[in-house]
Amino acid sequence: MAVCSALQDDEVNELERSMSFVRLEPNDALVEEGEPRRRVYTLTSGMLRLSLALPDGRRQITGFLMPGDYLGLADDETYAQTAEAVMPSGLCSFSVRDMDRLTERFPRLRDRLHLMTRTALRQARETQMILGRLAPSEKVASFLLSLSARAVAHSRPASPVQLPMTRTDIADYLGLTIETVSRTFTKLKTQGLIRLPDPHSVEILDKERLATVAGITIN
Amino acid sequence: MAVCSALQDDEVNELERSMSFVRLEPNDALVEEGEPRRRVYTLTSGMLRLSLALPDGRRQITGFLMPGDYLGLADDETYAQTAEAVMPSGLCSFSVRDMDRLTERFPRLRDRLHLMTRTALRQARETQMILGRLAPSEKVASFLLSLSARAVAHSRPASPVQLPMTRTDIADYLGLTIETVSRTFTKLKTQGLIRLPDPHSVEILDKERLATVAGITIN
DNA sequence: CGTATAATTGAGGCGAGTCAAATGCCGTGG
DNA sequence: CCACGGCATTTGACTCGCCTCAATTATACG
Repeated sequence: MAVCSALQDDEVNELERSMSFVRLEPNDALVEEGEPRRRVYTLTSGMLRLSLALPDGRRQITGFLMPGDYLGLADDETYAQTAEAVMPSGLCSFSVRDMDRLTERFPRLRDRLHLMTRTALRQARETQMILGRLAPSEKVASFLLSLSARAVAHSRPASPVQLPMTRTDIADYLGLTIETVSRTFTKLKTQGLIRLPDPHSVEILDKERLATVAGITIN
Repeated sequence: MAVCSALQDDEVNELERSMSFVRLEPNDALVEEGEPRRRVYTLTSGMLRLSLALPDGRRQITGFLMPGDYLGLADDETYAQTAEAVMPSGLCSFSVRDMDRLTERFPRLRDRLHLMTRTALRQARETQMILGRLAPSEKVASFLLSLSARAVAHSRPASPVQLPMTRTDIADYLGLTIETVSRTFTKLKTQGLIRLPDPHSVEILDKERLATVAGITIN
């Protein structure tokens, strides 16, 4: 578990004593925006989506959590966003009180969480660029490359990329409609940059050109 | 200075000893994206814009800093974004080394910085919603209300709101073009929601309806 | 195998972007 | 003080691409 990588063995043992497990089925909500924050979590398997909602139902997905990611970095008294399972997922959970006590006793754990928060902030700002300034093809291309890179970080193949989330999720993440997402996939396929064996797998055929489309000049 | 509000008087004295001052004229760059991060800053007067740039020149402004805001929350080895002055500005500056030493000695300072980072992360995610899911009028309306609220937090009037940044800055912050920003101001003026005594002042005539346009049902 | 849901594809409209021109503002220098 | 020039802002005309609405096809699940 990633938060533990900053700890020594005996410290990990201590941490594990106040820990409990959660399993989620697809679309199960773990926490809801506005709810009092009583527990924090680390994802051990599966995938979660984090989202904000407007009164009229519009939704923005702010990110997808993958194993090792921590839930609750940004939150204070209440959860700032909703977290739901994209696929069957497992999590470790701690009470906020226990976690506060642990971070106080283990500075390395506290530093690790601060580091993760800063990384999340940089990612959020990269996402602002994607949402505000990239064209649909660029958005989708950079999304695929980002998922591929994260898969590699989890010792999974860079291609084919698994897309456990729906087109609606992708659209709500990239600020597009599902139709535009779908058409963009088709376009990338037609251009020979990707293959779509099925709607939840994307094989990257030409990473270089895909990176060019993403607006990120690689190498 | 806001980072100091967590400290006692003798601690503030200590902090002040390793401090230096910077003055910036409009459009002066303080730090550039990618540059090694040697110093951190707190803004004491004026306004800064934080931005990311693409190779082709497109730009996304990720936020505007106002007095009391800290520069360097998200950054690690290098600055993750460019910071430039929007108007004449003054800053206090510390070497990263000094600051690290100080946060180690004064836990309240470290906690305060962590808290500010988490707040910035929540704001960045709110901004993702604005960029991805709001219509132009909603973007501009929420931008005006946000500036107004921040002005109040600095003991300045809620209206008229001062807009020291250019239309280009606003467009690059909201993911629009300058023409659309300008037309949206004109539309809000025509609807009687705001007045534009000059391009850098906005008088809010009907906060309620402006909030409705922003998609945020207030009260 | 049948049904519900998700994804794709198609047709058409509208609104934000693009290109271009006019106006307004401000600092500079005559 | 006024004239000029550069820049920011506003406004106009038009295009194009994304969204909307609708229908079809594919997929997943019981």
